[in-house]
Amino acid sequence: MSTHPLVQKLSRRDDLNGDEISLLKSMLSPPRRCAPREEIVRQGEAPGFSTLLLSGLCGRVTTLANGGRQITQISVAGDFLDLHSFTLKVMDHSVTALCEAEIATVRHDQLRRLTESHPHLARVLWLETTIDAAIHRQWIVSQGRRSGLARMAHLFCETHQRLKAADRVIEDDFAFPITQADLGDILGISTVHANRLLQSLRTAGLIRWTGGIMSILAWERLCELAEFDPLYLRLHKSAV
Amino acid sequence: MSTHPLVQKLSRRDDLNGDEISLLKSMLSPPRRCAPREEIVRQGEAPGFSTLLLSGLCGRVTTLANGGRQITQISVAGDFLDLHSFTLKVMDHSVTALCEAEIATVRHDQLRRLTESHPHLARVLWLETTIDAAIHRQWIVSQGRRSGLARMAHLFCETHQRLKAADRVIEDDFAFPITQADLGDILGISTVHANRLLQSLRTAGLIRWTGGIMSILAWERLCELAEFDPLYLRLHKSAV
DNA sequence: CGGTCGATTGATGCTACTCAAACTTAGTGG
DNA sequence: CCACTAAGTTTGAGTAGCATCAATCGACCG
Repeated sequence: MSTHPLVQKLSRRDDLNGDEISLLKSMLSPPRRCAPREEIVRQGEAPGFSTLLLSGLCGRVTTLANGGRQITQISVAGDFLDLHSFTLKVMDHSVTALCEAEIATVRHDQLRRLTESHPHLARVLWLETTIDAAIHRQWIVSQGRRSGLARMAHLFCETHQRLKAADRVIEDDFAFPITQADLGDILGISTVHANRLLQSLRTAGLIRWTGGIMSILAWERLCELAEFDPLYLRLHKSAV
Repeated sequence: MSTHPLVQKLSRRDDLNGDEISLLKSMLSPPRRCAPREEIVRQGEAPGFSTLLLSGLCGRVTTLANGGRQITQISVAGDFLDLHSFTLKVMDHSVTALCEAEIATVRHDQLRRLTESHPHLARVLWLETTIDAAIHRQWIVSQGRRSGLARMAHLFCETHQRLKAADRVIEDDFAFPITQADLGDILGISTVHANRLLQSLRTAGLIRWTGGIMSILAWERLCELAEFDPLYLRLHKSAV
């Protein structure tokens, strides 16, 4: 099996044949490194290509007039950062590297030809965007009806599972090198409050998080606290 | 131009030819009425068909163990309630009629054949699901970083624009026959607080809402309060 | 006319925000 | 090797927003 992040990711959910795999790979530009905080796609632009994340973490960022900042999605290795711009064209938010990251791009005209010649691949890519939407809905549930603590726990459960699907988790440890300020902007809380919730999770013995490495110490209890059900991530394989 | 809600909706964003329109229409089951609060799709099911809303309002509903209830999306006439189940299969939430509604269904095997024979229609439907995701992201921004009042105002702005695209707005008035409890579950606040925020908007002269009819009295000021930018709804036409 | 549903109002307390300061860590240049 | 700086984390104090509980009111309905 190929070790390319994109193929790795898509193959978790559906079988790709050799033709499809080589076609996907052939469309990708050479990889490029991004510095932390680099804006990879800017609000208001209509790029003409989509960007694939090869390693690191990126986030969709919306900034409000009063300075409020909300991260609406985290992308992990193998995720498209802005596949939706293929159909949506204009970006209504920007995409930023949350830590050092590596990306490659695919031109929209190539994607378009692919969707016309390979309907199965089109459905597989469509599936990726619907999973993004399912994750969005869980975040809405979290922000609307979960307690702060459960919300943070849910984020860690979700990130753990998504990184695991991307083969980036070793014994319940994974790289999570973001700031507490970013964490607050993900959860819709202040940095100070994020810090205090983190301390609760730590003293409860649920997680450890030092040097950018997150360790899940009590997976079962963390899931219970978060009311986490991985169904929405569709981690199992079934033909699309 | 056809007056079918689906065609009306899709044609706002891209041109459909006669062949595509009649194909879409031919796939739809006969319409069916739903009572308020009826569960149209249940959590955990894998329907084998998707449901189109012809009139009324429906919502995606997630219920938590502690009784907390969150509505993660509102659907209006012409929207698919669960198009994502075409690729996602299993429902991780239920879909409920928020008021009297009318629906029709499309079998997934028919959708699949359509996406293989008509790539343009596939992209148009894909676009619909990416717009859903864009709306989700705005809700995340609202719940995370907008004040309660701005959040409610933003919902009304968004709903106004979406219903307008579905030709359901007459002189800034539209049918919005939901309860304040549902409104609270949409915004992630208590019924009591929803009531109080409503009073603020009313006494500020921004809206009127009686007998299930919402009247936007000061569109400009409402948009300003909400920081509403309709870009994400992609209401303009551009080929996909 | 009682019953149910939804809207409204009041009182009380918790959650999380804001402001502000101290502290820790890593990186930089003398 | 040691200031010095900048970025990020941690702590404290006061406060605003919103939840919760509880009661009332109005409209509709059998």
